[in-house]
Amino acid sequence: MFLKDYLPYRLNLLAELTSENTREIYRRRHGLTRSEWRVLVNLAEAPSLTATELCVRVPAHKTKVSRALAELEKRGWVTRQTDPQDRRLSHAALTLKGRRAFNRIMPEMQAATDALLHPLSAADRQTVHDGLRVLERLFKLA
Amino acid sequence: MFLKDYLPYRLNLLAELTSENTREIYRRRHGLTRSEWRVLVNLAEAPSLTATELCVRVPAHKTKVSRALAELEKRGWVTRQTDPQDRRLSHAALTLKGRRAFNRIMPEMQAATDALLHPLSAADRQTVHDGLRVLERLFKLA
DNA sequence: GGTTATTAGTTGAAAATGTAACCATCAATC
DNA sequence: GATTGATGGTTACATTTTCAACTAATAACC
Repeated sequence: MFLKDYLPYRLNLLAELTSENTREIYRRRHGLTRSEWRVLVNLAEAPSLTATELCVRVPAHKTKVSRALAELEKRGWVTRQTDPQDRRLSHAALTLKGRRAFNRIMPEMQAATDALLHPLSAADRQTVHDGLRVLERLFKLA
Repeated sequence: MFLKDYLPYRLNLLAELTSENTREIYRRRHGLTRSEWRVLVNLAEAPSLTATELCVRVPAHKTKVSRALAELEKRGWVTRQTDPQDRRLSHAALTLKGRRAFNRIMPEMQAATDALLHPLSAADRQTVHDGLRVLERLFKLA
């Protein structure tokens, strides 16, 4: 067995390396934790999500999501509304302020990622995409 | 921009999901933190490594590596020797006991991963490999 | 050869995360 | 319609990680 062929290691290593140069953006420039950022991004793509739905999408343990939502709410970036049908559920959604914040941060993140991937040819990008797609199907994500 | 097409997100998600079912093994069954496990694995593949070399390979911040090494040394799985040429450097290596521990844990990890990837055809595996390889080249890892 | 800058690694305090226990609500069963 | 069990979400406490400051050793420069 060689570590360099061990899939979890390879994925973790690559995930770590790609995240490295974007982490600084949400963390230092915008004071968000990784969980908060991931929750924010997910909320930006859906009209509203419950904590449990976020757990699946982020993905993260419910305590992480709970705390991330609490912090984002405190900032006024997120509002929550308990479901009238099932009062255990709480639907979280971005406020206008949260949407603006996202619109400010996302392009910075995108630019950093674009710069990182810039050296790749279109064919290379496709190869990467195909490889990830296989795994996503395996995990029923796609 | 769609989150599902955003590379860092995709990589992180997949890394997270693949790690999920192996974490229990090193964590609960063998009482290792993720950092300790990753340091252990890397040391299993090289006769000896300095903390800085481990930082690159793991990859992790030096404080994580420092603490992981301290713990592994305390368990008697790792020994360290300061370099006589440059006495700032400390070369870490597995002890026999550490090697035995690795030989006990690794097959469990491998089995869990194999089970996970079992549904994939040979062609799918190749596709995954090719995709990751492109990124590894980008990061000068391969 | 003395001063300054770098580099390897450690440590303490603060922040984030994981674990388990918890509360509130709903569903199922009797 | 009371009891039991399951589910959504939060909280308290322990562990881990991060950040910044630090020591010790080497390198660079005058």
